Amino acid sequence: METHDLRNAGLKVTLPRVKILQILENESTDRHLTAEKIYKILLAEDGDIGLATVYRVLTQFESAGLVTRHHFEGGNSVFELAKGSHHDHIVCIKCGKVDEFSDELIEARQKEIAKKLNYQLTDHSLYLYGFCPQCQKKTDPFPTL
Amino acid sequence: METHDLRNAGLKVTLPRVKILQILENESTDRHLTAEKIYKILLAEDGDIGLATVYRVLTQFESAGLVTRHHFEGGNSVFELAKGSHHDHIVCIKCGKVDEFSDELIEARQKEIAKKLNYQLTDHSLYLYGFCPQCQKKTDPFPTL
DNA sequence: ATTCCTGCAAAAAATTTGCACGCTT
DNA sequence: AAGCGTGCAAATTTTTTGCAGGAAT
Repeated sequence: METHDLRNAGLKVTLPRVKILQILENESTDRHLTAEKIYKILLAEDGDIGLATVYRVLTQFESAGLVTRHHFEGGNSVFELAKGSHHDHIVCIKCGKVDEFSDELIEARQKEIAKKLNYQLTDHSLYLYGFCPQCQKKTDPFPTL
Repeated sequence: METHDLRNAGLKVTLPRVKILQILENESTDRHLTAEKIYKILLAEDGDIGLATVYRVLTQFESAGLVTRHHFEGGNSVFELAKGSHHDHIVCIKCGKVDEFSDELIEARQKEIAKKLNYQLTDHSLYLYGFCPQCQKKTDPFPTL
Protein backbone atom coordinates (compact mmCIF):
# COMPACT_ATOMS: atom_id res chain seq x y z
CA MET A 1 0.00 0.00 0.00
CA GLU A 2 1.57 3.25 -1.21
CA THR A 3 -0.49 5.26 1.22
CA HIS A 4 1.58 4.06 4.05
CA ASP A 5 4.90 4.87 2.42
CA LEU A 6 3.71 8.39 1.74
CA ARG A 7 2.41 9.03 5.22
CA ASN A 8 5.60 7.60 6.54
CA ALA A 9 7.56 10.10 4.53
CA GLY A 10 5.49 12.94 5.89
CA LEU A 11 3.79 13.54 2.56
CA LYS A 12 0.12 13.97 2.01
CA VAL A 13 -1.57 11.20 0.11
CA THR A 14 -2.46 12.71 -3.23
CA LEU A 15 -3.35 11.26 -6.56
CA PRO A 16 -0.18 12.25 -8.39
CA ARG A 17 2.03 10.81 -5.67
CA VAL A 18 0.17 7.54 -5.45
CA LYS A 19 0.14 7.12 -9.21
CA ILE A 20 3.80 7.85 -9.63
CA LEU A 21 4.63 5.41 -6.91
CA GLN A 22 2.53 2.77 -8.63
CA ILE A 23 4.29 3.33 -11.93
CA LEU A 24 7.67 2.93 -10.31
CA GLU A 25 6.51 -0.22 -8.57
CA ASN A 26 5.10 -1.77 -11.72
CA GLU A 27 7.09 -4.91 -12.30
CA SER A 28 6.05 -5.32 -15.91
CA THR A 29 7.88 -2.24 -17.13
CA ASP A 30 11.37 -0.96 -16.70
CA ARG A 31 11.80 0.34 -13.21
CA HIS A 32 14.36 2.90 -14.30
CA LEU A 33 12.42 5.78 -15.76
CA THR A 34 12.99 9.39 -16.70
CA ALA A 35 10.60 12.05 -15.49
CA GLU A 36 9.46 12.47 -19.07
CA LYS A 37 8.61 8.79 -19.41
CA ILE A 38 6.65 8.77 -16.20
CA TYR A 39 4.81 11.85 -17.40
CA LYS A 40 3.88 10.12 -20.65
CA ILE A 41 2.64 7.04 -18.87
CA LEU A 42 0.48 9.25 -16.71
CA LEU A 43 -0.89 11.04 -19.75
CA ALA A 44 -1.73 7.75 -21.38
CA GLU A 45 -3.45 6.43 -18.29
CA ASP A 46 -5.76 9.40 -18.20
CA GLY A 47 -4.59 11.95 -15.74
CA ASP A 48 -4.21 15.66 -15.64
CA ILE A 49 -0.84 15.60 -14.03
CA GLY A 50 1.73 18.17 -15.07
CA LEU A 51 5.35 17.46 -15.87
CA ALA A 52 6.37 19.95 -13.21
CA THR A 53 4.51 17.91 -10.65
CA VAL A 54 6.28 14.78 -11.75
CA TYR A 55 9.61 16.45 -11.16
CA ARG A 56 8.49 17.85 -7.85
CA VAL A 57 7.16 14.56 -6.62
CA LEU A 58 10.25 12.66 -7.72
CA THR A 59 12.48 15.14 -5.97
CA GLN A 60 10.44 14.82 -2.80
CA PHE A 61 10.58 11.05 -3.05
CA GLU A 62 14.31 11.25 -3.43
CA SER A 63 14.66 13.39 -0.31
CA ALA A 64 12.43 10.97 1.53
CA GLY A 65 14.61 8.08 0.42
CA LEU A 66 11.80 6.41 -1.46
CA VAL A 67 13.51 6.84 -4.79
CA THR A 68 17.04 6.89 -6.13
CA ARG A 69 18.17 9.21 -8.91
CA HIS A 70 20.74 8.05 -11.43
CA HIS A 71 22.69 9.98 -14.03
CA PHE A 72 23.26 7.54 -16.83
CA GLU A 73 25.29 8.59 -19.81
CA GLY A 74 23.36 10.67 -22.24
CA GLY A 75 22.24 13.32 -19.84
CA ASN A 76 18.87 13.04 -18.24
CA SER A 77 18.18 11.58 -14.87
CA VAL A 78 16.45 8.28 -14.34
CA PHE A 79 14.56 7.39 -11.21
CA GLU A 80 14.20 4.06 -9.53
CA LEU A 81 12.30 2.87 -6.52
CA ALA A 82 14.74 2.53 -3.66
CA LYS A 83 15.01 -1.11 -2.81
CA GLY A 84 16.52 -2.02 0.48
CA SER A 85 19.87 -3.13 -0.77
CA HIS A 86 22.45 -1.21 -2.70
CA HIS A 87 23.17 -2.30 -6.22
CA ASP A 88 24.91 -1.09 -9.34
CA HIS A 89 23.75 -0.97 -12.94
CA ILE A 90 24.70 -2.21 -16.34
CA VAL A 91 23.03 -0.36 -19.18
CA CYS A 92 22.59 -1.38 -22.82
CA ILE A 93 23.79 1.44 -25.01
CA LYS A 94 21.57 0.31 -27.83
CA CYS A 95 18.16 -0.53 -26.42
CA GLY A 96 18.44 1.12 -23.04
CA LYS A 97 17.86 -2.04 -21.05
CA VAL A 98 19.04 -1.80 -17.46
CA ASP A 99 20.24 -4.73 -15.40
CA GLU A 100 21.29 -4.65 -11.81
CA PHE A 101 24.06 -6.35 -9.96
CA SER A 102 25.97 -6.06 -6.76
CA ASP A 103 29.41 -7.20 -5.92
CA GLU A 104 30.84 -7.34 -2.44
CA LEU A 105 34.37 -7.39 -3.70
CA ILE A 106 33.97 -4.13 -5.58
CA GLU A 107 32.19 -2.55 -2.66
CA ALA A 108 34.96 -3.51 -0.30
CA ARG A 109 37.61 -2.28 -2.66
CA GLN A 110 35.95 1.10 -2.98
CA LYS A 111 36.04 1.52 0.75
CA GLU A 112 39.72 0.66 0.84
CA ILE A 113 40.48 3.16 -1.87
CA ALA A 114 38.59 5.92 -0.12
CA LYS A 115 40.40 5.16 3.09
CA LYS A 116 43.77 5.18 1.39
CA LEU A 117 43.04 8.58 -0.12
CA ASN A 118 41.67 9.85 3.18
CA TYR A 119 38.23 10.53 1.84
CA GLN A 120 35.21 10.07 4.03
CA LEU A 121 33.00 8.15 1.64
CA THR A 122 29.34 9.09 1.44
CA ASP A 123 28.20 7.64 -1.82
CA HIS A 124 29.30 6.11 -5.07
CA SER A 125 28.02 5.18 -8.47
CA LEU A 126 29.15 2.49 -10.82
CA TYR A 127 27.68 2.11 -14.28
CA LEU A 128 28.75 -0.42 -16.85
CA TYR A 129 27.80 0.22 -20.47
CA GLY A 130 27.63 -2.26 -23.31
CA PHE A 131 25.42 -4.31 -25.57
CA CYS A 132 22.88 -6.50 -23.86
CA PRO A 133 22.48 -10.10 -25.00
CA GLN A 134 19.62 -9.27 -27.37
CA CYS A 135 21.44 -6.39 -29.00
CA GLN A 136 24.44 -8.50 -29.91
CA LYS A 137 22.56 -10.90 -32.13
CA LYS A 138 23.33 -10.08 -35.73
CA THR A 139 20.13 -11.80 -36.77
CA ASP A 140 17.86 -9.49 -34.89
CA PRO A 141 19.09 -5.95 -35.34
CA PHE A 142 15.91 -4.39 -33.95
CA PRO A 143 15.16 -5.92 -30.59
CA THR A 144 12.09 -5.01 -28.66
CA LEU A 145 12.46 -1.69 -26.97
CA MET B 1 52.94 21.17 -28.76
CA GLU B 2 49.17 21.25 -29.14
CA THR B 3 49.45 21.98 -32.83
CA HIS B 4 50.43 18.44 -33.49
CA ASP B 5 47.56 16.93 -31.54
CA LEU B 6 45.10 19.05 -33.45
CA ARG B 7 46.50 18.28 -36.90
CA ASN B 8 46.55 14.67 -35.89
CA ALA B 9 42.88 14.81 -35.09
CA GLY B 10 42.12 16.34 -38.46
CA LEU B 11 41.26 19.70 -36.94
CA LYS B 12 42.53 23.03 -38.11
CA VAL B 13 44.85 24.81 -35.74
CA THR B 14 42.87 27.74 -34.46
CA LEU B 15 43.22 30.02 -31.49
CA PRO B 16 40.21 28.72 -29.56
CA ARG B 17 41.28 25.13 -29.93
CA VAL B 18 44.86 25.75 -28.90
CA LYS B 19 43.83 27.81 -25.91
CA ILE B 20 41.31 25.29 -24.68
CA LEU B 21 43.85 22.54 -25.00
CA GLN B 22 46.32 24.59 -23.00
CA ILE B 23 43.81 25.18 -20.26
CA LEU B 24 43.10 21.49 -20.00
CA GLU B 25 46.80 20.73 -19.92
CA ASN B 26 47.53 23.27 -17.24
CA GLU B 27 48.86 21.33 -14.29
CA SER B 28 48.35 24.11 -11.79
CA THR B 29 44.57 24.04 -11.98
CA ASP B 30 42.02 21.32 -11.73
CA ARG B 31 42.05 19.29 -14.89
CA HIS B 32 38.39 18.42 -14.58
CA LEU B 33 36.51 21.43 -15.85
CA THR B 34 33.02 22.31 -16.98
CA ALA B 35 32.51 24.11 -20.26
CA GLU B 36 31.41 27.11 -18.28
CA LYS B 37 34.60 27.18 -16.23
CA ILE B 38 36.76 26.93 -19.31
CA TYR B 39 34.77 29.74 -20.83
CA LYS B 40 35.38 31.94 -17.80
CA ILE B 41 39.07 31.23 -17.81
CA LEU B 42 39.17 32.24 -21.46
CA LEU B 43 37.28 35.44 -20.72
CA ALA B 44 39.69 36.29 -17.96
CA GLU B 45 42.72 35.64 -20.11
CA ASP B 46 41.52 38.07 -22.70
CA GLY B 47 39.83 36.33 -25.56
CA ASP B 48 36.75 36.78 -27.60
CA ILE B 49 35.76 33.18 -27.52
CA GLY B 50 32.11 32.29 -27.26
CA LEU B 51 30.64 29.72 -24.97
CA ALA B 52 29.15 27.95 -27.98
CA THR B 53 32.62 27.54 -29.37
CA VAL B 54 33.84 26.05 -26.13
CA TYR B 55 31.11 23.44 -26.31
CA ARG B 56 31.78 22.77 -29.98
CA VAL B 57 35.48 22.41 -29.48
CA LEU B 58 35.10 20.15 -26.47
CA THR B 59 32.68 17.93 -28.36
CA GLN B 60 35.11 17.69 -31.26
CA PHE B 61 37.92 16.88 -28.88
CA GLU B 62 35.81 14.18 -27.36
CA SER B 63 35.12 12.62 -30.76
CA ALA B 64 38.79 12.81 -31.55
CA GLY B 65 39.61 11.05 -28.31
CA LEU B 66 41.59 13.99 -26.98
CA VAL B 67 39.20 14.59 -24.14
CA THR B 68 36.94 12.56 -21.89
CA ARG B 69 33.55 13.74 -20.75
CA HIS B 70 32.28 12.85 -17.29
CA HIS B 71 28.87 13.24 -15.72
CA PHE B 72 29.49 13.79 -12.06
CA GLU B 73 26.57 14.09 -9.72
CA GLY B 74 24.93 17.44 -9.79
CA GLY B 75 24.31 17.58 -13.46
CA ASN B 76 26.73 19.32 -15.73
CA SER B 77 29.45 17.63 -17.68
CA VAL B 78 33.10 17.97 -16.84
CA PHE B 79 35.87 17.52 -19.33
CA GLU B 80 39.31 16.10 -18.80
CA LEU B 81 42.30 15.65 -21.06
CA ALA B 82 42.43 12.01 -22.08
CA LYS B 83 45.51 10.54 -20.53
CA GLY B 84 46.72 7.28 -21.89
CA SER B 85 45.51 5.08 -19.10
CA HIS B 86 42.03 4.56 -17.80
CA HIS B 87 41.26 5.73 -14.31
CA ASP B 88 38.32 6.39 -12.07
CA HIS B 89 37.44 9.37 -9.92
CA ILE B 90 36.72 10.31 -6.35
CA VAL B 91 34.99 13.64 -5.95
CA CYS B 92 34.69 15.84 -2.87
CA ILE B 93 31.05 16.75 -2.43
CA LYS B 94 31.98 19.87 -0.52
CA CYS B 95 34.82 21.59 -2.34
CA GLY B 96 34.62 19.81 -5.66
CA LYS B 97 38.14 18.45 -5.53
CA VAL B 98 38.70 15.51 -7.85
CA ASP B 99 41.23 12.76 -7.27
CA GLU B 100 41.98 9.89 -9.57
CA PHE B 101 42.69 6.26 -8.93
CA SER B 102 42.70 3.01 -10.75
CA ASP B 103 42.28 -0.46 -9.43
CA GLU B 104 42.99 -3.59 -11.36
CA LEU B 105 40.86 -5.68 -9.11
CA ILE B 106 37.78 -3.61 -9.72
CA GLU B 107 38.44 -3.51 -13.44
CA ALA B 108 38.75 -7.26 -13.58
CA ARG B 109 35.62 -7.75 -11.56
CA GLN B 110 33.62 -5.52 -13.87
CA LYS B 111 34.62 -7.63 -16.81
CA GLU B 112 33.57 -10.78 -15.03
CA ILE B 113 30.22 -9.30 -14.18
CA ALA B 114 29.59 -8.21 -17.74
CA LYS B 115 30.51 -11.63 -18.99
CA LYS B 116 28.24 -13.33 -16.51
CA LEU B 117 25.34 -11.15 -17.59
CA ASN B 118 26.20 -11.67 -21.25
CA TYR B 119 26.83 -8.03 -21.91
CA GLN B 120 29.47 -6.97 -24.38
CA LEU B 121 31.16 -4.27 -22.36
CA THR B 122 32.12 -1.04 -24.12
CA ASP B 123 32.61 1.39 -21.31
CA HIS B 124 32.08 2.04 -17.65
CA SER B 125 32.19 4.79 -15.09
CA LEU B 126 32.89 4.65 -11.42
CA TYR B 127 32.61 7.70 -9.22
CA LEU B 128 33.14 7.77 -5.50
CA TYR B 129 31.77 10.72 -3.55
CA GLY B 130 32.76 11.93 -0.14
CA PHE B 131 34.62 14.51 1.86
CA CYS B 132 38.23 15.08 0.92
CA PRO B 133 40.87 15.29 3.66
CA GLN B 134 40.71 19.09 3.85
CA CYS B 135 36.94 19.20 4.07
CA GLN B 136 36.83 16.90 7.07
CA LYS B 137 38.82 19.17 9.33
CA LYS B 138 36.47 20.87 11.73
CA THR B 139 39.04 23.62 12.25
CA ASP B 140 39.02 24.83 8.66
CA PRO B 141 35.45 24.94 7.45
CA PHE B 142 36.33 26.92 4.31
CA PRO B 143 39.11 25.17 2.45
CA THR B 144 40.70 26.65 -0.61
CA LEU B 145 38.54 26.14 -3.66
C1' DA C 1 40.29 29.76 -53.44
C1' DT C 2 38.16 26.47 -50.68
C1' DT C 3 36.83 24.64 -46.77
C1' DC C 4 36.59 24.70 -42.15
C1' DC C 5 35.66 27.79 -37.87
C1' DT C 6 33.90 31.24 -35.12
C1' DG C 7 30.88 34.60 -32.69
C1' DC C 8 26.45 35.85 -31.87
C1' DA C 9 21.77 35.20 -31.32
C1' DA C 10 18.17 32.09 -31.29
C1' DA C 11 16.63 27.34 -30.41
C1' DA C 12 16.29 23.15 -27.69
C1' DA C 13 16.09 20.25 -23.91
C1' DA C 14 15.84 19.41 -18.99
C1' DT C 15 14.45 21.05 -14.78
C1' DT C 16 12.74 24.58 -11.45
C1' DT C 17 9.80 28.19 -9.62
C1' DG C 18 5.74 31.65 -8.84
C1' DC C 19 1.10 31.94 -8.25
C1' DA C 20 -3.81 31.27 -7.58
C1' DC C 21 -6.83 27.55 -6.81
C1' DG C 22 -8.17 22.99 -4.84
C1' DC C 23 -7.66 18.86 -2.15
C1' DT C 24 -6.03 16.39 2.28
C1' DT C 25 -6.15 16.20 7.01
C1' DA D 1 -10.38 25.88 8.39
C1' DA D 2 -5.37 25.60 7.50
C1' DG D 3 -1.82 24.23 5.06
C1' DC D 4 0.10 21.52 1.80
C1' DG D 5 -0.01 20.22 -3.17
C1' DT D 6 -1.19 21.00 -8.01
C1' DG D 7 -1.50 22.73 -12.76
C1' DC D 8 -0.04 26.00 -15.73
C1' DA D 9 3.00 29.25 -17.54
C1' DA D 10 7.12 31.49 -17.22
C1' DA D 11 11.93 31.32 -15.77
C1' DT D 12 16.48 28.89 -15.40
C1' DT D 13 20.17 26.17 -16.73
C1' DT D 14 22.79 23.57 -19.82
C1' DT D 15 23.87 22.58 -24.37
C1' DT D 16 23.05 22.83 -29.48
C1' DT D 17 22.29 24.95 -33.96
C1' DG D 18 21.80 28.49 -37.95
C1' DC D 19 23.99 31.88 -40.26
C1' DA D 20 27.10 35.28 -42.23
C1' DG D 21 31.61 36.75 -41.94
C1' DG D 22 36.76 35.32 -41.16
C1' DA D 23 40.68 32.36 -40.79
C1' DA D 24 43.65 28.22 -41.93
C1' DT D 25 45.57 25.45 -45.55
